[in-house]
Amino acid sequence: MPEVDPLVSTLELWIDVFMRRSMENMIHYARKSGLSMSQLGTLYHLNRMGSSGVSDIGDHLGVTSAAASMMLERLVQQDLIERSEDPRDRRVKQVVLTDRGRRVLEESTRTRKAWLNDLTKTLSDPEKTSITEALDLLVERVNQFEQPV
Amino acid sequence: MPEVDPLVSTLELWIDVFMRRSMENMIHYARKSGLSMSQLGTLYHLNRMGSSGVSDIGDHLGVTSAAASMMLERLVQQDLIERSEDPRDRRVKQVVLTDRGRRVLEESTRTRKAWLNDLTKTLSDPEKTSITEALDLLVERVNQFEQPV
DNA sequence: CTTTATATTTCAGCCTGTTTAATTATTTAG
DNA sequence: CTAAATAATTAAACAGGCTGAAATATAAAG
Repeated sequence: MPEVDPLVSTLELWIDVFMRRSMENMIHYARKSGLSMSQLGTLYHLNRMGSSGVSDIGDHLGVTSAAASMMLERLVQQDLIERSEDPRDRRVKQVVLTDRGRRVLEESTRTRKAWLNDLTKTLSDPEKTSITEALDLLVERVNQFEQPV
Repeated sequence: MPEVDPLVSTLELWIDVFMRRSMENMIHYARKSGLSMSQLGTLYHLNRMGSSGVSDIGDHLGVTSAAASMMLERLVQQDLIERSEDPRDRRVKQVVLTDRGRRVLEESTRTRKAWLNDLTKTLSDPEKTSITEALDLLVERVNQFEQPV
């Protein structure tokens, strides 16, 4: 049995707490806004990536490009994304968020942000400082870790 | 415009990073295991709550109890949950995870845990200590915050 | 006891998301 | 130039998830 770092246990605990909230938040928001999880996931993906091709989006979600194409069509009809020809390879469609798409994404995280704000108010200034430093370090490491360049 | 606490910004950044991973993880695992997000969400909910009635689960997901009932039926058929009569009110069915359900849940977080383990290895001992302390504090506050007794 | 309320299930009908296979347009290899 | 590969779309078929309405069983109120 490998030794488990106490930090791993702590991270898991934090993630369990946060994960449940995120998941509830997402399921509720998806239902309220009439978006499927695939659609919401696509909006998140586009927000991070800037633009993406149809097949890439399908691969990312683990579905066929046919499924991705139809799902994206519904997002286009709702004016949440735009498709345009990639000038460098005209077979490819570049998919990007519209302003409306960005607004919907922002709205989907509003509840969570309000919760974070309330949570923050229960902490003293020294506590806030040490947590901020710790998390900043963690985020920095995650980013290095994910983009080894 | 209200001032934003730096900790809130940090938390949001951390959550954006983590959220994307969790969401991808969940969507992929759901697809791989043939579970819907509602079903996966229900397993998480039961894992946290111990047991729950059919209507409670529906409320939690924002669907009718008819929908919840049918969705739970599929989980029963897969031997992931059990339904039994509540002795205190025989109209109510108590829904609980089976051992198999617990195993499936655990499996669904395995990838994420492996990632956390790798991430942790990139940190020095003093860094780990300060992050552990910071997150422990945060988790403790979240729990207080959520269960005002 | 009778009436009303609650918890769950079942059914019909609808819509979405998915797959596979076929189609079109474009690029790449030879 | 031609043949093969790639990207996206469309069509047909099917399963899943949802709602609203009706049915059943139990509990609570009068």
